[in-house]
Amino acid sequence: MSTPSTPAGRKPRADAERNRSRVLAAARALFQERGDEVQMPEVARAAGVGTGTVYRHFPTRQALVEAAAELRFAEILQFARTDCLRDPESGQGLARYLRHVGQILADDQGLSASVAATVGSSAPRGEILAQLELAVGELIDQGRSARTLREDLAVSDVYMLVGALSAIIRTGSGDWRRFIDLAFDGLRPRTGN
Amino acid sequence: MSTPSTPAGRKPRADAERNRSRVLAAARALFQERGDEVQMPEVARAAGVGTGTVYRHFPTRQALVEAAAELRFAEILQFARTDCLRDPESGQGLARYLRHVGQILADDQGLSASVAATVGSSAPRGEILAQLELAVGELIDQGRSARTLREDLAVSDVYMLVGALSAIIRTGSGDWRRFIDLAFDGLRPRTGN
DNA sequence: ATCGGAATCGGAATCCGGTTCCGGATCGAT
DNA sequence: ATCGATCCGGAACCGGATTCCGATTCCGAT
Repeated sequence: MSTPSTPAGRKPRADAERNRSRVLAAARALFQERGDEVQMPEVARAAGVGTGTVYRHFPTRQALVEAAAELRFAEILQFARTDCLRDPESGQGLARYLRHVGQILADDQGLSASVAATVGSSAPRGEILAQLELAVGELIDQGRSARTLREDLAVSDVYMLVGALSAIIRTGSGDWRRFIDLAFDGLRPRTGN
Repeated sequence: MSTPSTPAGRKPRADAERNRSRVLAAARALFQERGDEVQMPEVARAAGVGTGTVYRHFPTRQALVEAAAELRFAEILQFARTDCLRDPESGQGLARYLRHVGQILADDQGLSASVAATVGSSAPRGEILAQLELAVGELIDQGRSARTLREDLAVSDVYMLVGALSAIIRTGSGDWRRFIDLAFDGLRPRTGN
């Protein structure tokens, strides 16, 4: 999947592996810094390889962007587990999660684009995404138990919100923290319905 | 602004005017049908003109997309006035508005892209956008008076929501009506805090 | 340690789609 | 009907992603 050119079950050559991670590291840094405007030859140069090598490992620009994004998803998963799933009593796990994701998106110019793509597309989700989905499910359950989240909240709802969040952050304008607050409290007056 | 190539205060030639609207009509139809994948030569062909002519009237692809979108904004403004601002008592105007906008976005593949751009960018807003902003402001006031909307809701909040809505619809997946419902009710349980 | 060939590499060439250019056709005031 | 200002069409240009292929490098077998 991630290394689509490896013919079959053959172990990749050592230098190929090395180049792959160099490219990925360079891409990650550049995308974070300048987002979507980064060009393929530029990534190649930064990684110290030719453009052909970049394409050997990532068949398309989009694939490279996604691979770089997956590194971030792994970080987010990590955070969800270590910082949001603790003390289920509070029922604040999902809130912490969304704020953290917002912060990550805001700090990484290139990430929001692929988040939107990932959230929407029905492409076969990778291992990390699947795990993340599980973690979010637990966050929801905790919130329900703690009576801080509505009963009918679903994982897909959170996906939707994250997609929306990334879009808002991408526009640059608007205060994404405000959006999260609105999402929790709703548009109606606080005092009952 | 919309006719940037007209030198100064000189009235455009008749055929030029005709071609302009042909191009716009073709663009509108194609963008609605197939969204962002439509190419400039294709628009030209559909309009029965050369690519040069397209560019004479719309200096850039983006400009054409926006011009096509503005037609839709006008429709939305119309709807806001005739269907949402009626009977302020109900306080349901904003809800009606958002659902209508969602429907329009869902029916027009190309629109959501420019909505995102418009909502975000601080480009000088056109006449229609300004009017729309006013109308939305009134919708908010009505909802506040009717106690169906929170006191601190701002026009910029609604902009943010519309931007989010367009992003969600663009992904194709997910149910945008659900998003609107979530936005109104919030993630917390209905019963009090 | 060396050899042979498969796997990689690098970067020039290709492809694609937006944009620009300019000779020729049209419009419309006189 | 004439003439200059405008406008038209579509070929040429350009930037950036992607493909191709001869040169190079790795690594298992000898």
